[in-house]
Amino acid sequence: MTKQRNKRPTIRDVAREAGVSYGTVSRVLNDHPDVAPDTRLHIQRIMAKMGYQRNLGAQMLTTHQSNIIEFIVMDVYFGLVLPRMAQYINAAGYSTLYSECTEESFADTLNKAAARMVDGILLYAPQLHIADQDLLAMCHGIPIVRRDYVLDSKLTWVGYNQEYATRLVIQHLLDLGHRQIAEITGSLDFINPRLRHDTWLDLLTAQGLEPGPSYIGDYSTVANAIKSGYEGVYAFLQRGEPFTAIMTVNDHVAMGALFALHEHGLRVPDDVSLVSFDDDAIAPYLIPPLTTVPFDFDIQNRLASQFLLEQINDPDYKPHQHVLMPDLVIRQSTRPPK
Amino acid sequence: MTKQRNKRPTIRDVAREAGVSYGTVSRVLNDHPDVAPDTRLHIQRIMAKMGYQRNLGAQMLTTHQSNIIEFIVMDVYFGLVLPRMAQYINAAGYSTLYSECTEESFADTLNKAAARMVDGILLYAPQLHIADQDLLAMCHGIPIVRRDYVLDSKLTWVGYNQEYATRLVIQHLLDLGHRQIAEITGSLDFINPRLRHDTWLDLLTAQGLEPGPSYIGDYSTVANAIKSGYEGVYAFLQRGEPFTAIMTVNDHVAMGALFALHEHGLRVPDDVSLVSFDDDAIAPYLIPPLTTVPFDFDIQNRLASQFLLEQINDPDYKPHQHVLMPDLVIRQSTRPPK
DNA sequence: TAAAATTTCGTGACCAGTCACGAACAATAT
DNA sequence: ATATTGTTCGTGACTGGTCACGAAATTTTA
Repeated sequence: MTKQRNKRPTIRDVAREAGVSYGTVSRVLNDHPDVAPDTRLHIQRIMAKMGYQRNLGAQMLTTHQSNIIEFIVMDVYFGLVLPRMAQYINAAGYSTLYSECTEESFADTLNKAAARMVDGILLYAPQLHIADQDLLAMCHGIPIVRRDYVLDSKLTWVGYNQEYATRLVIQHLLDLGHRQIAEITGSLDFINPRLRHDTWLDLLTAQGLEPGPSYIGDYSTVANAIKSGYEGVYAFLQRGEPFTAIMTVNDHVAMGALFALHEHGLRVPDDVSLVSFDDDAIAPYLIPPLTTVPFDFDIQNRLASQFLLEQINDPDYKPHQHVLMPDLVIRQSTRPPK
Repeated sequence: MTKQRNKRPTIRDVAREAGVSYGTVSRVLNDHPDVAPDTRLHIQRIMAKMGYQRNLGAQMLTTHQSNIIEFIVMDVYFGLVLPRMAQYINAAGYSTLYSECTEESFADTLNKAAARMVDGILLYAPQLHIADQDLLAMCHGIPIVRRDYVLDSKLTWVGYNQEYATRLVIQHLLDLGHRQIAEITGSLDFINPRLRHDTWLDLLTAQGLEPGPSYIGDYSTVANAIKSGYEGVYAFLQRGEPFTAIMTVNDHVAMGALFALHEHGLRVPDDVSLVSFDDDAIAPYLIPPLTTVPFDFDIQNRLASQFLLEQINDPDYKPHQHVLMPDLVIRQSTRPPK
């Protein structure tokens, strides 16, 4: 009784067909030089003819690597970050595993990554505060790169200088003559909101100004971000807190704020100036187009994946931090106060 | 000379430590009933103590499955689709592999999926026209579910009825009194634009109306979508084609159109009515809030992953097509023409 | 022409699990 | 007390690759 399942050909099937030993087939599979050019060609032809595909389970078992890079996202569900990241990973011949986790499930996620023999980890976790050695210990030796601005880490990361970005925004508003500058931001447990909030505070108090009202929302999803912007403005108005300009944590928050201002008959930029961060695709198409600080996600993704690949291939890779400096794109949402 | 690498404990290490055979350990690992309750507990304790994690490569090799579900996206880079999908996949104990591909690389992607012994495939490929048996042949027996409205397929898919959705939109505009209804859509090779375009055409000609101008853009990314809406309106105005209402293929296209109309001093809905599809988070926060047909991505993702899991676990699963019927959400972007 | 060096390839051990088979022992039925 | 049944567990074969070692064949050198 023969097994009639449509089994895939193995390395030994190919060897038999080609009249060589399985070792030789393994060699052509791994581009090992110890094989004569014409036998290599012959075997490659046979493999193509039989539709041979290497069994990745077996390969994992012996080599302890999986040709997978895992992209772990924590506490944030933008989605948009992934597609380009995946392109860079796949272009390098790896597959992309995507995981979301919370602070509690983080250790499990990393354990599973180790069990999967993942070759590298890209981490996007703007809320995660962790000592380098703790993170390394959890990673089981898997190379890791953070796609974040992580001031206190000596591991490899890529991110925009948040203090500098905030300074651009605040200075622009001050130059225009604004003295009551509000902010609508996210949880101060997140790195970026925290850094921007602190910078905002520092710059204004350095000018002898009272920091304008501050609203802490949630920008972990697009829908929440818009809602936070909307509710932030409502909170300011309800509490009667004066402001002539608002700095929002991203463009979608600005969109919500814009809508709320409009509902109250406040015009941007005539009555209120609005500045945000990211320069998402929507920013130039809001009415009025948004003054914002472009954070190029694509560049960050490209650099992060590039550094990770270098780290994977170079056994004595030296971690380094790549700080990007943003510009300010001035559009029509800012103007001197009346 | 002992190997001092920090090797992970194997099933046999656990067995030795627990004083049983490796077969027994394998049994507790797989919840096999043939093991006494107290030995099971004992072994579980040992495993926890040693930090044992099953080697997934070895498991793949013998079981021919990987506990991975692959989400393949083709020709489209929304990104937003993924996060929720991943949650459902992960909640079922699978890892999520994310791949993007084009029509050319599709076969390779599926071959690689087979080599990875992926347990199931979720396919989001609104542009892919392929006969069921061809698709099945490419899948190497891996269960597959499409997250799409694929009229001519008897395989499993989930999607909103596009003709019905279009009818809602057009009927709404007709009821308001519009007679010159334009459309800004995407490539007619895509299933949804094609079906909507045809329905738009049919309904208007059935009313004895001349179909309004049509612009074919590209909504494969958010940025392109907005730009297409913008350029569509410009094209209409430049060519002097009259219209009192526009049906756009999604909310971001509508956003671009809104911006272009505003630039030309045309007010929505006073001068032009605007309707779109999706009800993305931005739709209620545009000015004016957008009348649109909500396509609940979350439901589609949940159903698609649910059907896939059923198909994976049930050997004689019968494929079926799940058609969702949308509503129309009327906001402030539509009004009778002047 | 023989010795040495190089190229090319076969062999076997190994990776860490799974699973069918049957043995040992205890529990129940006759 | 013996036969039968059921529970629990050990054993060995197997999955499909990788890699080090050494043998044969071929080329280069003395």
